[in-house]
Formats: sequence, structure tokens, C-alpha cells
Amino acid sequence: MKASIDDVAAKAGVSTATVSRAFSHPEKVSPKTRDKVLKAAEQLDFSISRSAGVLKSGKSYRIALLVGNSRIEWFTASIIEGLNAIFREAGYDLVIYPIAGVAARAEFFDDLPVRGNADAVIVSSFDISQAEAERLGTAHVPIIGINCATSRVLSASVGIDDAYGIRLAVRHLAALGHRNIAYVYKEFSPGLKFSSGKRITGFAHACAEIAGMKGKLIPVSPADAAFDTAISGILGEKTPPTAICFHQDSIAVPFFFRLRETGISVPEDISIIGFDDSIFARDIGLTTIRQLPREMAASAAHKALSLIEKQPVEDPHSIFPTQLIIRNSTARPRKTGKLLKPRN
Amino acid sequence: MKASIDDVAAKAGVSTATVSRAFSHPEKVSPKTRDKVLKAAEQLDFSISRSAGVLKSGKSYRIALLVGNSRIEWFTASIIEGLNAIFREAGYDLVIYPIAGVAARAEFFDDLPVRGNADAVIVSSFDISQAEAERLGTAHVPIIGINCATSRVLSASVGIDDAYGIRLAVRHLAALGHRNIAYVYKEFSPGLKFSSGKRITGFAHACAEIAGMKGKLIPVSPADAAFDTAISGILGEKTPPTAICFHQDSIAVPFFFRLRETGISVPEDISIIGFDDSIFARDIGLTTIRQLPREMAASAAHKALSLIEKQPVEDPHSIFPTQLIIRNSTARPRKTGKLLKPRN
DNA sequence: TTGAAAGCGCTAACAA
DNA sequence: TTGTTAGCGCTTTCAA
Repeated sequence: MKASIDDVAAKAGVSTATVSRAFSHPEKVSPKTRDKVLKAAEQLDFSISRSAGVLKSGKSYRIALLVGNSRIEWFTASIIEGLNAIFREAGYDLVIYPIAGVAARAEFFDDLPVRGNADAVIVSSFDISQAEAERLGTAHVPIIGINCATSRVLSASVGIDDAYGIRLAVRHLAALGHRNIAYVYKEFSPGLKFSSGKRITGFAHACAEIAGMKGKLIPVSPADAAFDTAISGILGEKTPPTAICFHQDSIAVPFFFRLRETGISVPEDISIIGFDDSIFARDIGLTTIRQLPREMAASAAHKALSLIEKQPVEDPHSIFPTQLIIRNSTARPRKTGKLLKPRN
Repeated sequence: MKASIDDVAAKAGVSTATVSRAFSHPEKVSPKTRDKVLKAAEQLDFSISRSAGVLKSGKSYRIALLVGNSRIEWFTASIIEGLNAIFREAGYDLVIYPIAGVAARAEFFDDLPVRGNADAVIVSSFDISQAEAERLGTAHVPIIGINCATSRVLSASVGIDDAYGIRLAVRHLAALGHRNIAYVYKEFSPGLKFSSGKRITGFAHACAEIAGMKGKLIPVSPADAAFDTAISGILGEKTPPTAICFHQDSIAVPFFFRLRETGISVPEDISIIGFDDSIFARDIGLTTIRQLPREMAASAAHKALSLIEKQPVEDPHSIFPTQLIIRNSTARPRKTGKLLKPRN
């Protein structure tokens, strides 16, 4: 059988309280006693169990991370890394709840509610409703958002300004001389409102700000062969766009790759620009808008920790920078189109 | 203040035990009583706290996942998905411990040891030593490996046969007529022994089995510009290889992409083949060796659950299949080399 | 600096 | 079917 704190106490010839202190508040125990205790513990292969202390403290030392997708892709993976780095250190367990679809969502908000089961909940990249927030025990448990569109119900949040980011992309293209551009994005699964939706509307606004800029939206349904759908949307235009913005790098990368097979070269015939600066973007020279989810997550974790300790959070709702990373997939448009006669 | 089980009991006019039962064993409570209890709980915004029950049961309902890297890439992300799907369902929390480097490693094995803090530990893609396994409280806590090289200390394991997988790749190339091939891999961080090391030795063996097959190993240090190092290794050969195997898709993908910039076309001038069938492999038509980490993880989770329940595991150490996925990046070698005169 | 003892919030015998 | 009650393994007053 496993050694308990009492066994250690007996073996060391001290009280359980002393054993407890030797582990939790070593400074409150004389070095001699501490040594004895540690040695006894070592011999019995004993280590403090967290569950029990947790009970006493009323905290669970558990953080719930809600993600809107059961697949862990670049963004979510980065969030987990950033969160886990901080929370581990502070002795908190990060527990991941994929909230894909309405059922998982309902289940989560029925089961966990949260007081005593999590000391904070982090919501990544989708929006929770007022009602759901209340269900979590508002006023009890801080809710921290990462890239959530609305911060009404959030105790704190971090995120990027999607509209700003996409404007960067549009203006970069405009400065190069493009006046006819497209935006390719995956349509979202219904039931979850994603913050990055603002990128789509942001694209339209950014185009509207520029004289003579034409911006076309090309949605791709997740079921589609994304490339085929998108390329049809491009080539099918009377005057095809000379540049494409992508909602995320992960759509741009295969597109970039396959475009060459069609005889269209990047950036000579068409410029392309991604969003995220995620995996492979640098390797393949994709111009993109960088965001730093790892850093955002670390910040979110710090805010959560402050909130848990009931300490004030300096800057509860912070916006992280977004940056244009220019590489080789964007350039001036051809004076003479490959597909069309010169435009003027 | 937060409602406790006693508040609910009082409000519903029943005992705490009944409240407990109403949640944990609803069938042991009359529908009428259950309703009363649930209603009271609802009104008080009460929900069962897991920490307390856990104490009683002696289990922690926590599973530790040890990963050898603080970055969560495709493989690890898939493992987390697969594990979490099963464990969540069963009411277990999955807690991720990145064991990058010797320090983190020592810290983990000092702090957690594990009895009472985790009901099982899953080790992904690196090997733990006998001593570390013992530190975890051998005989107390099951240890399940995923793609670990040695299973000596493991209660159960899942994994692929790396040597088999890479042989598939080599034979595919051999069948196409290649007799001069290379293997590009990233050198590992010291301190962790990775199971996929067997792929490297497996490559050499697989080549040795084939008459006239020449196989060259090209290590790329993580700090290097992988592409430049590798391409130099290729082109620098007296007779450059006509095909390259990559240790993982994530090295092959940017290579595939950038190769075109060099004027070498795939698969005409050179065939390339990856390993994993991970993100983008299908999109870009990369021939590769598929493994299914999500499925492996799910299986590992089931084994862990059986072990926790002290039930027998039918097949404690199972090998998952690995499969050749032929796409467009491999073909017969040119009769006449682009770089060299015909070889015969 | 140490020990005795009272819980933390719940579960599970056992009794009714 | 329900209630009473004794802990689960630790932390933390309080007293010595």
C-alpha cells in the first residue's frame, strides 16, 4: 500500500502537521526536523497528494480551457503551450474541453459549472453567451477570453484586432498597386461564433477605404476541395483578381503550392498573403500577418492568476499587436496581365 | 458564498447523502426526490465538486501526459486529441507535462511522483528509464507508452513499427527503380531518446536488403537552415540521389516547395517521400507513410482505463499499422539524369 | 518549533 | 428509498 502522511510522520517520529509543513512551508520547520521528514518520505516513496490539500483550500487548482474545435491546430496548440507554461509553473492543471457543436457545448455548461471544479475558465476563439457565462457561476469564477469577439461577459481578455490585421494586408496590396483582390475563407461551423469573423468584414471595410479597390469574398465550405473552389472563384471573374488574401495561412499554404501547377506563378501573376504566420509560412516565403498566440496565452494565464488571487488586473482587456511580415509571395501586379489585356 | 451539498440538502429537505446520490447514482433515488434535489441545486447554482469525491475514492481522476517537447506539433496535437476524447468521456482530466530537457525531466520525476496525483501516466515519443519508472511508484500507477522505443518499464503501449514503415518507403522507391537515395532527418535534442530514431537505422537496413541500393544519411541540425543543408548534401554527392526519404512530413513539405525554386522538379528529377501523412501532405500530393496518432492515443487511453480499473488488457503492447500513401511526389527516376549522364 | 485536533465537501457503509 | 455517520489525506488554527 501507498504511504500516507501518517506513515511518514510515524517513521520520522513527528506529527502529521510537521510532515505537512515540511513540504508546504519548509521554512516553518527546523532544518533538522525537515531532514528527518524528507528522509522518511524518501524511504517510503511518499509524495504529497494534491487532491487532499485542494479540498481544504477550496480551490481546485484546475483551469478549464474551452476550445471551439476538437482538432488542435496551430492556433490552439500555441494557446495550450502558452497557457500550460504559466499554469504548470504556478501549480495549476490545464484541462482542455473541446466544445465542438451544440451538444458538447450544452454538456459542458451543464456538467462543469464550475465553482469548485475549476478556478478559472479560458475561452479560446469563440464567444460564449451571457447565459452560459452565468451558468459558470458568474462572480465566482473568472472567465478569460482569447480572441473572443465580445468581451461583455469576460473578466479579462487578450486578443488581436482582426480588422486592423486584415487592413494591413489590404493596404500592403494597395501600396503595391493592386486594385482587384479577393479574400478566401472557410465558412464556419454553425453554432459557434468565431472572433475571426471580424477579419471578413474587416476586409470589406479596408477595401472600401481605398479608391478604386475592388474586394471579392470567396467562401469555401469545409467540405469542399478548398483549392478547386477558390481557384474557380478567381479565374471565373471577368477580370480576375491580381492578389488574394487568405483567412489563415493554413489555407494559403496549399493554395500557394498548387497554384504553380496551374501555370499561375506567385507573385508574378498573382500575389498571395496569409494570416497567422504559422507553420511553414516562413519556410515557403509566404507574406502574412503575424499574430502571437503563445504570447497572448501567456498573458491570459497571468491575468487568470491575478483574478484567482483576487488581485487587480492592470490591463484586463488587452489587444495584442499584429504585424505585416513581407516575404516573397507578394509583388506589384503585372502591367500586362497574363490572362487579360492591360487594364488601362 | 457558494452553495455546498448541505445547503442543497437543507433546501430540498433531504439528507446530504441523498443529494450526493441524486447526482452520482440517480437510479438509487426516487424520481420525486431527485427532482426536488435537482431543483434545489439549480436554484442554489450548485454543482458537485469533483475534488472532494476524489479524495474519498483515492483516485485523482487525473492522467499525466509526458511529452518530450514544449512545442505541440502535429503528432503531439493528435495524441492530445485522441487521449482527451476518451478520458474526458470517462471523467478523467488530462494534464500535459512538457519534459523538454534534463531540468524539466528531473523536476517532474521529483514532484509529481505520482500515486494520488495521477491515476496513470502516458509517455509520448520518448523513453523513460527504469529508475524514473520506479520513481513514479512502480506497481502503483500504470505507465503507458506511445511510440516509445522500449517497453520494458511500460504497463502497456501502442506504437508503430518505425523500421517497417521506413522499409515501405525504401521498397516503394526501389520498385520504381531508384538505387541511390537519401534520408534527411533532424538531429535530436540530447537527453531524450526518441523512438523514431529507429527510422534512421531502419532506413539503412532497408537499403541493405536491396541489391545495389545506396542509401545516404543526411542529418540536419535543428539550428540549420534545413533546406540549405539538405540540398547541399544532395547536390554535393558525386552522383546525386534520385530520391529522398524524409524523417517527417514537416521536413518534406518545405523541401518539396523550395525544390522547385532550384530548378529541380518533383518527381521528374527527384522523388520525395515523407513520413506521418500529416497536415498538408494530401493537399500538396506528397507521397508518405501514414501513421494514425489519434487512433493510437485512443487505444492508449482505453488501455490506461483498463489498467486503472485493474482489469486485464487484452493486448497490452500493440503495434499500429503504417501505410504507404502514394501520391504525386514519387515516380520512376529519369533514365537520363538532369545533372548527370545516364548511370549505365 | 512542534503537536493535537478540527475540518475541507463529499461518498459509502450501514441502519432504519 | 432515505438518513446517519465515519472517514478520504491533508492543512491549519490553536495551544504547548
